Amino acid sequence: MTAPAPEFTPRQNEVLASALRLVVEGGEKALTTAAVARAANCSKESLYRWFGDRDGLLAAIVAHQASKVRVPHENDDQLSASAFRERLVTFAEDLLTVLAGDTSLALNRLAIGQASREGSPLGRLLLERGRLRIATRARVLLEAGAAQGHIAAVDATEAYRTLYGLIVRDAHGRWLLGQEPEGAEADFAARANLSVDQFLTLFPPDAQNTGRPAG
Amino acid sequence: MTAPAPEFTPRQNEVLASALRLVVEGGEKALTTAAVARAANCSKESLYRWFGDRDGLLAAIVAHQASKVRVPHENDDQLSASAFRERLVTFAEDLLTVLAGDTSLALNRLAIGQASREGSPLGRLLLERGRLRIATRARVLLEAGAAQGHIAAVDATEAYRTLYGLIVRDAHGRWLLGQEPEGAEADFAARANLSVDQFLTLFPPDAQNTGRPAG
DNA sequence: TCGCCGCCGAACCGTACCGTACGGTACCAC
DNA sequence: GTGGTACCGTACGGTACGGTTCGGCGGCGA
Repeated sequence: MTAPAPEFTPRQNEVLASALRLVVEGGEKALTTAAVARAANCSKESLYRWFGDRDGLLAAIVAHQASKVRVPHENDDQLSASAFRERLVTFAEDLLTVLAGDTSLALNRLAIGQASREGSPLGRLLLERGRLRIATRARVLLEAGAAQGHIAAVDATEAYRTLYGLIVRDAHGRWLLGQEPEGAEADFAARANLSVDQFLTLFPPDAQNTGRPAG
Repeated sequence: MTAPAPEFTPRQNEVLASALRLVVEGGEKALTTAAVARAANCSKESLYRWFGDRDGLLAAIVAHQASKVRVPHENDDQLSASAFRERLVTFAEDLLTVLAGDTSLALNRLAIGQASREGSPLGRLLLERGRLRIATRARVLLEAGAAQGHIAAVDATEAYRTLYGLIVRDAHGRWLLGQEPEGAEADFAARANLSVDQFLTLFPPDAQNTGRPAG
């Protein structure tokens, strides 16, 4: 692999952080080049020299935030069944916390709002640098669990998507539309526990199938 | 209830259909008042007289489309287990078909892109007139199934959300970001069958719990 | 000390779009 | 015929924003 990817200078990262704050607070409409320059105490000239374009600035914001996504590169071998389950619960809770966060919601709204354009580079960026990383983290965990006989996952991707559905359900969609997490839905720990229980019910260690009852 | 809700005159519905086509094809950016007037062969003056405002036009588009959502008001009593299961599969396939459709994606993108504003009236509109209706349709079905002992659903809303998660998983989010359904994911019938199987596994008729294994 | 470079702040330009105003037309009531 | 209403098409004002240009300033090497 290459060096730890400077990608942007410290000053540029500073500007991108300011821009991110703007878009988190006011949505895309608030992200004018003049506003970014004012908030970051820099000139529009520098913005255009560094990022080339408004779209380039948007892409840089997404890339900047994605670069902060760190996968806890932990050792998944030699896990007991209970430790494996605990890892799944932690993943579930982390996932809900991230998806409900202001930053994630703002960037997803930004990319989705622009996804009508052909190509939709922002959406692709978010998929590849955000969701894909999270999915990969979960998949290696699931594959390790399957290798050690804790679950019967024939296809890690399929299993991951089921896990995701049980954890998130329709909550992300509602949050994206402006609904706030309320009541029991805000208890991410409880939700994480329940969804992992359901997942382990669907993929029991001894079964050969993928949750489909025999018959 | 009131009369079948004229809500808009035929001419206005015609204009709204044109506007909907515009937003489906080109996203929100393509939906300028001038473009709507040109596409619908009407004057901007009429647009503003009828809908008051550009935001009013957006809301009218959503309301117009939502009014076309028809819940098949069918009789859910006296269903055999297999007929109940068939109803669930039909619901699942309908849900996937709707969510993957151009119109649904365009309107969801529109509302999500505007959801940063406080209040987010479009998001609320979509939640109340779109998702809530679909959820209600599923809930009455699930309650009927529970009453007849086909599933063990203590809370219809909880059960519905689990069903939704098993059906949709992370597909809707990926579609919203511009990814196309491809491969096995495009086979909605197969997906519907699998997810209903999983749902029935989690909510078996004889069990008393909500999918959590005893212990 | 001098010139070069990167950057800031501000002014500027062209354009796109919202909202309104106005002239012209078809239709209806009387 | 006459007035009224609803509508179309277009032109216009005002504004906001993306992108460019310019003057000035501090730092830095020679």
